[in-house]
Amino acid sequence: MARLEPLSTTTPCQNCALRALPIFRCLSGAELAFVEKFKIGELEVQAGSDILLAGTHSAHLFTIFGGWCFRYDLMEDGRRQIHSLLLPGDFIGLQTEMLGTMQHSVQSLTDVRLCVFSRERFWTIYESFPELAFDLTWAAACGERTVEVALSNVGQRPSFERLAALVVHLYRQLDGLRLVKDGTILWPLTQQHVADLLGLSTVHVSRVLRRLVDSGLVRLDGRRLTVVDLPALAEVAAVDPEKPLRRPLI
Amino acid sequence: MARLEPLSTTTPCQNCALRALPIFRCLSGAELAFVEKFKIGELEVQAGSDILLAGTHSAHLFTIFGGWCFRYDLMEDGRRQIHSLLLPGDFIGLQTEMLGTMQHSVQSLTDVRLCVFSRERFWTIYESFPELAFDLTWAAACGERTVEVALSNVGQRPSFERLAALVVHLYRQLDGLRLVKDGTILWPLTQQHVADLLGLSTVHVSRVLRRLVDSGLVRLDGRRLTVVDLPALAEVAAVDPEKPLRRPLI
DNA sequence: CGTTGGGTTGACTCCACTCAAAAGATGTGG
DNA sequence: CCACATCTTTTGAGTGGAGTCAACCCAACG
Repeated sequence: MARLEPLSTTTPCQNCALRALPIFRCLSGAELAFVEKFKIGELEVQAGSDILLAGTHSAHLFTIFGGWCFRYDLMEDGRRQIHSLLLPGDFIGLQTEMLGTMQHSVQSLTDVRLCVFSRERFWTIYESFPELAFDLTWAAACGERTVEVALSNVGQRPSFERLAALVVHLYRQLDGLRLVKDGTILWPLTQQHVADLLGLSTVHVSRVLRRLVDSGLVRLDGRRLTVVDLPALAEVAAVDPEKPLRRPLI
Repeated sequence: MARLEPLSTTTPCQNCALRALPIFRCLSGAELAFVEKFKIGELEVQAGSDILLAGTHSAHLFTIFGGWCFRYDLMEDGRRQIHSLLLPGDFIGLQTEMLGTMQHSVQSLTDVRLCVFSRERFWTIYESFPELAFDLTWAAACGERTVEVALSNVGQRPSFERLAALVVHLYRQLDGLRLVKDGTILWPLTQQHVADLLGLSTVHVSRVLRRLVDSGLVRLDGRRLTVVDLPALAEVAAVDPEKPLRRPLI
């Protein structure tokens, strides 16, 4: 399932294309230099690989450089809840450091390229780089907020709104990452993924997704989704404007 | 609504009754001394007070010393999702520091006593007390996990299981805080609160709660709830053992 | 007392689930 | 390149869980 292939060709953090995006906070020269040393290398994983497993203690920490992942819980009887999608710039594995073992699992949704960080040097962040330590707390707070939004979505909205809200949320995130081209985003999610994200059955997702497409608000061909009318979509989703937050990138 | 009354009588952190509990990590002498200085005073708030409001920037940070609170989101049309209950030892207001403003609100469920901390000195934690900074990230990670569990609960379980899981989770938390007496815990939640926690209607909560009591697994008189058979309740709730995590107390 | 907020109960509706079958897709190996 | 298996999506029919609406009870409280 998991195929982790270390790469020889790595990008220096200074030239990181992600870092240039305005949604990310700038790091000082010293911080950048440290991150550079903190980084072990890069990793390429295939779609559908388990990157971290609940109950285990990961040997590494990661930042997504490219591709999509998702965090999820699995219950004994097989029910799965996806907590959130993880996109480029998202940090993976904090729980390992804090809580001893991962409580949830992380899986890749597309082929993914990860930056890999050393766990041994993790503590030195707190000793020597308070700004970076602050950023780690920041990242955790962002992650928490993401799950809160998902909870409100699943708990309060009917299925049509719920799906619309997912699309709007995703679209906005990808827009900040400059991954929207002409209103079109990548849509690597199977209906099973959507069902487990939203707490619906796959059959119902199929119907609601069709209804959404038939409404003309979005178009869907294969693995690409086009948002035809974002304001209208946000309207039916009943989501607030939600100003994009500048966040740290480690 | 909110009545914040500063108190003259404050307990020194060394003698804090909470700190003696085994679920909390021990602080070093130096750390304790700093927390003591970091602390401004104590605050008593009545049940039903808004402690923090979404969209605002709080002047203070808090730790719950006694009583219950809850975090929640409010949608424009009035729908409310409660993300989690906050119990003694829980930290309130991290989001203010990280994300600029609170994204969710916090309200007291019972009369509550809070330890109040200075926001100005917040940054010195990261500069001077890496262990405490680490603990803040830890607290954020714990908070995230709590919401994840709630999301899995709401997204995957039918109402009866969902309610049972809430009771089990709460019981275990309170047990760690030594707030269980003969299998009995405080139950300050109205059915409206439970509905907004679980994503159900109040009418349905009434019915499911009755079904739970009729099943003999729990008893409920007034504002007290007794768990008659915890293993059986955990069984119907389909929750995993979930070993209690030792966590920091600030 | 009357008022108010919380809880209960019944009747009815409907959203979303289950079960089932079949039609595309996608991929694999012979 | 075809045959076959597997995964994904679609569609229909029937069911049931949870919502809505409404009336009513009860306790707390001014």
